[in-house]
Amino acid sequence: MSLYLTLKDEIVKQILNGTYKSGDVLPTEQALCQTYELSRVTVRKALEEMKKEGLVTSVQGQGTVVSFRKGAFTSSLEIIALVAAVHNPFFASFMEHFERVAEENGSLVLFKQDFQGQAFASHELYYRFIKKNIRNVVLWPQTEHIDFELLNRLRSIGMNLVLFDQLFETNVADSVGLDNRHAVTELYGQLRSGFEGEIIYIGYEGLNLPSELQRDQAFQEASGGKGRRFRIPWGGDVERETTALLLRLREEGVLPANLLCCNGPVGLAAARCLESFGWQDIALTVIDFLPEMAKYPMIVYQQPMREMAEKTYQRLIAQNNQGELWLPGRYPVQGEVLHVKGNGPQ
Amino acid sequence: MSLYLTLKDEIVKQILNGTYKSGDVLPTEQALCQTYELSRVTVRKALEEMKKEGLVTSVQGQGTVVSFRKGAFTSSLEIIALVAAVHNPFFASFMEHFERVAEENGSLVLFKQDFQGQAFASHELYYRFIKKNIRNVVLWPQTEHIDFELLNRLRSIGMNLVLFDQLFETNVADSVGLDNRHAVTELYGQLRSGFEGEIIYIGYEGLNLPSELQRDQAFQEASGGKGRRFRIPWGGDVERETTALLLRLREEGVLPANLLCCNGPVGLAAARCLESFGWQDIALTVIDFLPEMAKYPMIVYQQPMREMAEKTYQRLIAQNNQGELWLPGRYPVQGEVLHVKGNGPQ
DNA sequence: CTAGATTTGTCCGTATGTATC
DNA sequence: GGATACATACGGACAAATCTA
Repeated sequence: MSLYLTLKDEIVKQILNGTYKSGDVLPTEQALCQTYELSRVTVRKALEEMKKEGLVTSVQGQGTVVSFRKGAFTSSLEIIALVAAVHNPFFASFMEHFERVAEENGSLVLFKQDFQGQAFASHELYYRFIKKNIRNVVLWPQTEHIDFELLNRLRSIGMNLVLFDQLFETNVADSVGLDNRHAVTELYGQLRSGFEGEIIYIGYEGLNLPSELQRDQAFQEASGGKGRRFRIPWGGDVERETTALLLRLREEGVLPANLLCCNGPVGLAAARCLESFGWQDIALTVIDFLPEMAKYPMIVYQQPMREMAEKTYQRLIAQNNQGELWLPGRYPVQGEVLHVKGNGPQ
Repeated sequence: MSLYLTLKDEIVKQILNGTYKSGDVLPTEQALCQTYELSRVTVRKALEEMKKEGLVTSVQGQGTVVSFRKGAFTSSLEIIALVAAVHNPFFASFMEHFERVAEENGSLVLFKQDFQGQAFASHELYYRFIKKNIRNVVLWPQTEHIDFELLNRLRSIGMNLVLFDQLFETNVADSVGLDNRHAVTELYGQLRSGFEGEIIYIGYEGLNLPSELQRDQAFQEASGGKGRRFRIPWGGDVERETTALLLRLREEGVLPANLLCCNGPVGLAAARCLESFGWQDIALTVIDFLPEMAKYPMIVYQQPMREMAEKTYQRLIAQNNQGELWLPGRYPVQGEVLHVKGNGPQ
């Protein structure tokens, strides 16, 4: 490898591992010449490459500083990296649509399998992206423990980020996700207008993701603060926990009451429960549609996958075009109410 | 201006005016040094700028050649130039939507007023675009006399082009326009199912634009080759010519018959004619909606401006992302049938 | 296939201009 | 004004790739 590329790699490495932080002034060209025993031409060539890639900026009379960008990075949408649990059925559906949208527009989508958020939090992964000049990343955050500092560092050296599925209040990325207020309000309206009896919400305990909090809160608002909410622990066996909760509620006399389930797995577990115990006095509504749901009668709020994919792609376009003028935003999309008849288990 | 930028401008100028054509080998760095009496560093810096912009490519041991690209150019969508007759009401409507779509995604849209196609054919205009590194151009061709050679030369040095409103069979640009077959078929169906009597087509004489040809042909197909077609001369006073034609057809006994008008101005002229002569035995259908049409009863096929704008923008995205892999295409969009009641002239 | 000529790629030392502090 | 640091420019040298005789 040529001298100037070796030097460039050395400096990029130091920027990425924090030796030179965002906003720091690099050693002067003269100093770099002495440190690495290179001529000024070579040092300048290395710096020029980095300037071209937006990693540093130089001002005459002042020095060369590591880029510190609040805004987005003007790059190319040729390659987009998608970091997510690829085998999750919900994400698989999104992935399919997103890939179609991206490829219609000539973008190549690369996936990085994210097993339990390990890739999501991996410094190394993003460092490789930067080195390969991959500047567009779509993330699917499934945990509340997100290293926003890392994301912020990535943004500041020129990575465009879109968070998908959760509407975070953050200044490092655009987020595209379901309009949870709309979803809950629609389902609550369906239950209120079509069925008799109390409406209760079933959610997660100990899950602080925005979508769960927003749904919980929307339910409170829809019910005028009077609706009762019950929770199953996050991280356990959803099927078992849901069944246990419903049996307890039946014993305590809370049931029969109509159910509004916070997501697909909980809703599906509830549907199986109602089916097997023959509780036909309970109406079931769920946010998210899963294929297995076709067997059970319920009302589902279906996420508009194609629209979410388009909006996600559009946010990357916008970040690439707006550059420093970009401001982070939350982009909710609205789905549709689906009445599933239920053709019974096979 | 610095020496290397002056040299660069000089060479770019020669590429654009055809001194060096696409695929030609530039003089060697040594030769340029002698010709312009500059050091090799300076010459190389100028060439490097041009390489960065994709105007030339160089191979060691071989020389520096002027780029010859069949495909699109991978640039940035930060700036898009729109060359069109800005004050035309039809285009103004498109412009409004396009600007909205583009700015939602952070692109800046610049307009270049095109008076009777003069700007459209101006070498100078595009030269300036290239110099300012504006690589995305949307064109509204209103004449059949298009210098596709010029457009091809622009494409080959890295200009992305989208033709709007006409679906050309060309390999230099994507084209986005109305699905004329659908428009004519829909209107023909409306007349056949809702009204008695013959259906005749009114188009232009001597206008070889694709949209006119496609509409004429679609009418032939819809009518099974039996439908009579009449024409007014292109370029004259539409109002007067249309009135004259309709009066002649009445005299000759062709009218009463139901009308399918090729575009907005003709349709509007026909509507006024029917109104003033009180010919209520004639049903009127038109492709394109103009605001003044609200006064007259007619059936209009309305162009989907928002969708056209989105598709046009999407084609630019695709060209920028697909780069050399891009292949030109025709992208038709379908509109909707509008039943205008007509509230009478004020 | 080889040898030599050509052309770009990389690198060095040096000098002057210009913006910033 | 002076010191500092980047921007531009010059001349020279060798390496690597390519073409040609």
